[in-house]
Amino acid sequence: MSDTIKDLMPAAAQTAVGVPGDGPGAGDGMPHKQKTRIQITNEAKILEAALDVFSRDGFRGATLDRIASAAKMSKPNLLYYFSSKEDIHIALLTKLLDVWLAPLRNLRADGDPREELNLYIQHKLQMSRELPRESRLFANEVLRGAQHIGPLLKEDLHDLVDEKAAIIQSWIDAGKLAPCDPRHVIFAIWATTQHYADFDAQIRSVLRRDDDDLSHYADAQQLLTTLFLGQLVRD
Amino acid sequence: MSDTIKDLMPAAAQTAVGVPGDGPGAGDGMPHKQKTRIQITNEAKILEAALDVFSRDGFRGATLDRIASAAKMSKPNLLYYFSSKEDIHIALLTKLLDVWLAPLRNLRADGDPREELNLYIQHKLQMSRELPRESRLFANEVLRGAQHIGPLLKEDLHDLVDEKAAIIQSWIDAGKLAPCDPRHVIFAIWATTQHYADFDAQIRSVLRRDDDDLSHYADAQQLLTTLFLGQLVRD
DNA sequence: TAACATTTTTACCGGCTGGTCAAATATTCA
DNA sequence: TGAATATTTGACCAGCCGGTAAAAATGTTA
Repeated sequence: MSDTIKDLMPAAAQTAVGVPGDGPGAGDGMPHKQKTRIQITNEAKILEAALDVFSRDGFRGATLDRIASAAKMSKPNLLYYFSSKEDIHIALLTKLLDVWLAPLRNLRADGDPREELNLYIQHKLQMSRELPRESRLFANEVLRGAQHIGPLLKEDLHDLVDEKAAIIQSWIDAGKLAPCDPRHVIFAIWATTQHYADFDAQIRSVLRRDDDDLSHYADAQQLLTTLFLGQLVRD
Repeated sequence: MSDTIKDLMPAAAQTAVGVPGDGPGAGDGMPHKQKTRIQITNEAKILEAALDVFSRDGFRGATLDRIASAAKMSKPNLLYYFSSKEDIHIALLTKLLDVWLAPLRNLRADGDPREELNLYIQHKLQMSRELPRESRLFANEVLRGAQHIGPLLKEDLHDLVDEKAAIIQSWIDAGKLAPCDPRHVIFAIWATTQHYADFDAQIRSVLRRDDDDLSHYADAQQLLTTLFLGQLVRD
């Protein structure tokens, strides 16, 4: 397994990305000028700060002042790069959606079902462990009804899940998986893995784990393997 | 199966409850006077309205004005019954925690593991379908680090999970379940079932389901049964 | 360096938010 | 009934919030 989750992310997501419509003078329909050095670094600083604040406080709970202060900028300076709080949020979600869905994109039809599912579960769990802020960012957004990325879910996510569900269906048809709705298999993997990031506070309360203790992820991995690839209840 | 989830909830949770410290004149250390009729009905009205607003907007996104208007009261009148926004939130969470944990409390050591787990999963899924606001209320709270019910999780929830994990462990020791951490089994059931309420927007986007369409819960039920009680991957 | 474009700052604003206060009204009960 | 108590209301406030305007400072380039 790779050391960090970054190693298996799409290359495009590892560099600062420009989101159409952002940048100074945002809102006009002008062709894009080349981005300045300062622009690139400051937008990255803002998005990093916004990830921190939005993932902790949610969209409404987050304030521009806090994002600005986390990015070590003045608020008007921040608004020079993104024209509104909503803009930052949408830019952040859009940028990170690719990262978030990368493990599912890696699911291969020609692989062994057991290996492919195991790899997917491993990657998703690894992302919960290493990118908990991203997980909570999406959890907050979806909990609120996905008001900012609704269209992306209805198109991009829908299509991706349909594509990968077809792969799982082919495994079912080949008798390699029990008959069931493949999309719900994907839901179950999302739920069980992301749970460890999103409900971290609850899990730590139940397990009496300190804030920086990640040792329970090994037990989680084992349970999920048993659950999805083995057989939990024995006859 | 019962028609509604209410049928299997603890009796105590089905009536308006008083939370220590609330009520008019809250904050004093005085012994509690008997509650007025008006008091009982208005506190119930407020908590019902608060459930609506908090579960939709989260703690910080919710406003007293909106809760008051949902409860058809003026804001100062609302603050006559609960001394602060935080008070309402804590009262609501405390009141609903019992309801929320009822299915787990019903897990019996002397039952058949298969039947007991199946019943638990069924009840939890039923609660996601019938009490999605409660699910999202807790999801919002835990996502934010459980700032208002941290102590309850660390004591009550911890103890309950320990107790029920011991039951599951006894099934493992008896060779009826694959060896694994029983607390993570509980986490997996929480995650997969609550996912359908908390990530409703995402699921509807992927499945292209209308807002009032609950038909995918049947597929969910089937998948979860296969997952937890059967065997997903076949050799 | 001078002209120009980009970036940053200071000062500010209107609206909303949680919450207070005191007066007005309704209810209870001796 | 009438006094005591419980409830409701309207007016208000200080602070925070997202966002703006314009000038000052900085960087770029011919």
